[in-house]
Amino acid sequence: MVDTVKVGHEWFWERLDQYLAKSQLKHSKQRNFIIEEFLQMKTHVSAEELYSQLKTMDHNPGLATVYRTLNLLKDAALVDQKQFSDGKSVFEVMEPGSHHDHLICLTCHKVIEFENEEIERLQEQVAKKLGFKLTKHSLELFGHCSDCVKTL
Amino acid sequence: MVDTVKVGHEWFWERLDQYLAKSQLKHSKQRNFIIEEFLQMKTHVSAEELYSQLKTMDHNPGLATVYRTLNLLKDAALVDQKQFSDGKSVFEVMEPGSHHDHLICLTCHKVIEFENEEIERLQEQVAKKLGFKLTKHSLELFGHCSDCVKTL
DNA sequence: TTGAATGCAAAGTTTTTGCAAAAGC
DNA sequence: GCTTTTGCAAAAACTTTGCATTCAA
Repeated sequence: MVDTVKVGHEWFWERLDQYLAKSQLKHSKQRNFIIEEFLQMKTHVSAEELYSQLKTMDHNPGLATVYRTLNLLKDAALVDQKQFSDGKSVFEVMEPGSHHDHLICLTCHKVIEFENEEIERLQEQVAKKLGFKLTKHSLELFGHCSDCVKTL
Repeated sequence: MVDTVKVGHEWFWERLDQYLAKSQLKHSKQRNFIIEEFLQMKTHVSAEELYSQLKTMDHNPGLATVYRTLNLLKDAALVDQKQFSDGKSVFEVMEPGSHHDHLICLTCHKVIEFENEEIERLQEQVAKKLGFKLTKHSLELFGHCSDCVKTL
């Protein structure tokens, strides 16, 4: 059981509990610390960033453990892993029933999330026409944000 | 100068010539062989695949040279590099004025290209609303193709 | 002849794995 | 007590780099 603060992410911990139980896996201190910190950091966190952040705190899990934990969450379908084209991949919480895409500033690397139902609908349409059964998609728009476009 | 077959890709070689001239770079036998083979292979080729293919022929460029050549084409904006989430990245020819997105089968890893102007238009709209000046985008739909969906 | 391209091996990055020790249940 | 998790270091997988040699113009 988890005995630490987890406000706002109850659903996350609940689904994790379910997944661990179903898979006959265990909770652990490190796991919980890593996940707690992950949930509190900005979205789109790389394994390395999460690891560094944890090192500034009392906890010093190995980098391998951070990777293993993130992979566990991925298996549990609780996080999504993305390749924002910069080599290392980032993770983000997958909230049930919600989906968003990303606008990425090529200058300051800021990431803005957006949702557009019309685009989603058209994607389904395209997939259907080509006989695909969609399970997920990934849409990234690259450009320059309003702040950075001035400095060009 | 290039003195080998290059049917259907004249624009590609022309733009390459321009780029090399502008950047004061040179042509070379290896470069030309690599590019020729790249242009004749299926789209979405990884460096490793291209390297293996070349080895089955008379030419044995080093893997590093294949990477260097693909990076050159990327700098020349003649190819696009994509991370299809499977670790290694693939390259594809960027035809001027054309753009397409991808449907990827999670079972057989087949990649199907599609174009949808309506989606492109909506992307522009979203970007504009959020103050972004778009330079490119990447849309991937993941699912199961009509062949594979039967076997599930 | 001079700068660029190549090949090879070594190094770099990001991520995974093996194994003995520690922890969870 | 039996199984999973951890930490560390080693290995993997993909890509880039250094350097001496070869090649292009």
